[in-house]
Amino acid sequence: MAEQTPEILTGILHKEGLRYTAQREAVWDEIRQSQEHRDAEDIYLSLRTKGIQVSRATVYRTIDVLVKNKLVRKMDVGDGRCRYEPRLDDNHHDHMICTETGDIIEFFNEELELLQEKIARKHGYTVVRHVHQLFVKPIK
Amino acid sequence: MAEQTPEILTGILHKEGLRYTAQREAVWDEIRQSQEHRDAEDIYLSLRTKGIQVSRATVYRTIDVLVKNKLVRKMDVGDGRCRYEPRLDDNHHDHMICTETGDIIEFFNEELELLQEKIARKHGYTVVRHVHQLFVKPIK
DNA sequence: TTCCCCATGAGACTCATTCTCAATTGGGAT
DNA sequence: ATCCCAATTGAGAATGAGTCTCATGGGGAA
Repeated sequence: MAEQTPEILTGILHKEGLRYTAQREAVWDEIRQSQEHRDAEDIYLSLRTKGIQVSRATVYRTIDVLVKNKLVRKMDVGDGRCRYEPRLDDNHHDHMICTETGDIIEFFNEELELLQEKIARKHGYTVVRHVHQLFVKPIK
Repeated sequence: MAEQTPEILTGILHKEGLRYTAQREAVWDEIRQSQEHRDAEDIYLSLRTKGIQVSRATVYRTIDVLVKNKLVRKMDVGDGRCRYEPRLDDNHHDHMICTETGDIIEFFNEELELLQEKIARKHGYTVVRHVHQLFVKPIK
């Protein structure tokens, strides 16, 4: 329960020329305080359950701002709903999804990152971003 | 224009206990004869333009069968429409998507494949399948 | 405080994909 | 070759995540 990121949101909203509102704060708090990979509806319902007045539209709009400013990471698992996770310390990683339990495991491998760039360069490109998901199952 | 895969579809339909129909043949032919990465609507419209009677529902249903039997590869680029490509010679590869032109370049790297498996094993898993897309831009 | 906009919410809308169900058809049995 | 019936099809309705609209509400600069 690290109590960091005091005015991170305020700073970003200011930089973007956006206003600070209770809804934006609530959405960011909701995503920030859970380390899970949650979808928008999940976040919306959780806020409503807590009695916080916010609309689906605002949840989506706020998430866009947070993703754009790298406070939140968006991931498309391919099942029709995008998941979001906080990026407090901005530690890049990819995901491994267990096909049996649905568990999502994060991983990072420097060699992999370098290899991707090497491959892109071989074709005359440089990597802007990447999507890398391993659908796995437990050994044995 | 290799004229291979004569009765591939027939065999698969038989194995799956499904009937051979003109629509299923037409959908497979349409995907097979184009090496592009096309979406379902594209395939549907192309068939209709050629005067072939088929419905969207059948296109989607047939694609499911083809994907399940590895005659077709499904890829979700994250823009809301899935793309499909034939897998005639089953040469596995991943994709590089140019963020400026939308071009899709295929690539394969043995080292990368091995590295993924190595990473999964480190966590007690084995890779079932993976999604790997590099969003790139031209150098210079 | 006032005032000007930006932000919000409710619900309509979009759009790919799936579902429904009546009509059609493949293909094994006869 | 014909029958027969479950599988298949098509048209359009339904779904569902995400976006848009626009009237109302509320930051925050002066």
